[in-house]
Amino acid sequence: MGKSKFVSIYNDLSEKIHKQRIESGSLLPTENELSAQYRASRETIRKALAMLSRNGYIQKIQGKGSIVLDVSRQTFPISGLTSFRELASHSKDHWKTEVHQLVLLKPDNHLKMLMNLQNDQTVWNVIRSRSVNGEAVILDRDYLIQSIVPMLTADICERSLYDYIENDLGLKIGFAKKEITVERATDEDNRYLTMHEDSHVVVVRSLVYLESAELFQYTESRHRADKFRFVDFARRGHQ
Amino acid sequence: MGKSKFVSIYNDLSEKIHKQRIESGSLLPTENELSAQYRASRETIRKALAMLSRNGYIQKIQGKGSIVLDVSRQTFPISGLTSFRELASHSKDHWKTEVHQLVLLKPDNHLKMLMNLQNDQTVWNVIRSRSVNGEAVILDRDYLIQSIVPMLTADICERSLYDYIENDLGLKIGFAKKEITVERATDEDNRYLTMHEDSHVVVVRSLVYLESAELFQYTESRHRADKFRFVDFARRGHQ
DNA sequence: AAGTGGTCTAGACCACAGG
DNA sequence: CTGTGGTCTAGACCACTTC
Repeated sequence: MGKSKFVSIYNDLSEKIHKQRIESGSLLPTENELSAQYRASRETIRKALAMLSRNGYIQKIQGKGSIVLDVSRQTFPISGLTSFRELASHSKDHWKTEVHQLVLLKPDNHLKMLMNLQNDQTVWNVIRSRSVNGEAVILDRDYLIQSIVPMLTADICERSLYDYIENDLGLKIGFAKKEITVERATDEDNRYLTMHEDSHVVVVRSLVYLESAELFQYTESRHRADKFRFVDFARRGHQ
Repeated sequence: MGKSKFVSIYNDLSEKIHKQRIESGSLLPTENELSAQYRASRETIRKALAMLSRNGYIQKIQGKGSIVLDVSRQTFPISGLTSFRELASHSKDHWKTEVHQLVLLKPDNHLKMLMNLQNDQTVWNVIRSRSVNGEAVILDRDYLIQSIVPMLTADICERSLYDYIENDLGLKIGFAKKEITVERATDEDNRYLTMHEDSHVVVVRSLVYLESAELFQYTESRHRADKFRFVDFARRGHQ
């Protein structure tokens, strides 16, 4: 069970910062102090601090210390790879998922090329809408390779695809490449989404890979433009 | 001047991957081999590999090795904090910056609150448009705290603000918090941008901080929606 | 069983901030 | 000058993949 030590230290410190048990603007204890507190070597402490820094919790300043940043206004999660289910559970609003389609497909040429598929491979096609307060604002179209995800049911898709894939199938999701653009709403958008006078959607296209570096999913997530908001934390340089 | 050793190793390996001198899909040499090749300890090699992994160059698999990912289609840079100048220099297109306004302001209440300004602080307000092939597609509105950036000229703004701030003023940019939304074009957008039938803009609002964790800039970057594209690489989990 | 990456350690030296 | 974070090292043990 136990994660690594530096992850535990990261979790402990990030929780303290979130709950304001450590004030923003103040300095964290020094690395040597933390090293003593957590009974860990300094390099282990530094791994935890590096993770805090990457995720916008602290700013390290050489010769001075680690300043705690104001993390209170940052909508959870800042960026990264998170399922809709995980997102919704952090929100106060009432979200609902509706499954409109769940079929096995022989991929067309475009999808074949995009996902680098062999001739005999079939894919699951799932179409779902996400509603908040009765308004459908997100339309998700997923394509999953059947040789990796053999069986799917409407129930799984309504609940959480990622939860099923990770916990029931035991697959581990590694990374994704995403692209965000703005496009005019299609007939399909108008059919499944509650469109207002606004005729635009934000389209997030993702190729999702397992930890084995194997591609297993392509997703097109279409958001009603007026409901779309993306929050990011970025550091200068390539670290 | 030399950077740290692990950054050199990172630069060397990432360049080799970019130039396809290491084939995508193949395995990197093992950490022990790299350790010998670069005459570095294994932990140092691992810092370089962790950076490659974060930036989407490789996927590490325990017990197996580090797989080189296909990085060829990823528009430079994937995400992060990069100035327009740096972006444009990586592109084949012909970009041009035009400065429309450069004034010192007493901030209004909204800006005061947003930037956490004292009563007597003044800010530079810069309005610039970015054109590609004769079409103005980006409108940037910057607000910079004058106590940090004492003097600005149209020439500097036309060239590169970040270049001036980092190289001439010697300030170091640390991180930024960003928010992306889609909005209807304003009169100002219509005045400065070459708007087509499409009446929407993607608005990227950023608060930019120095390495000292001091806020020094607020920017509103307004992109013609049909020209906006954001590419991202995301890993699962908080590492 | 052998080889891979994942973690942790104790110690060393350097670069920078502040008194 | 002291104390801070930044880097590097050599060695140890563990977890996982592969044969």
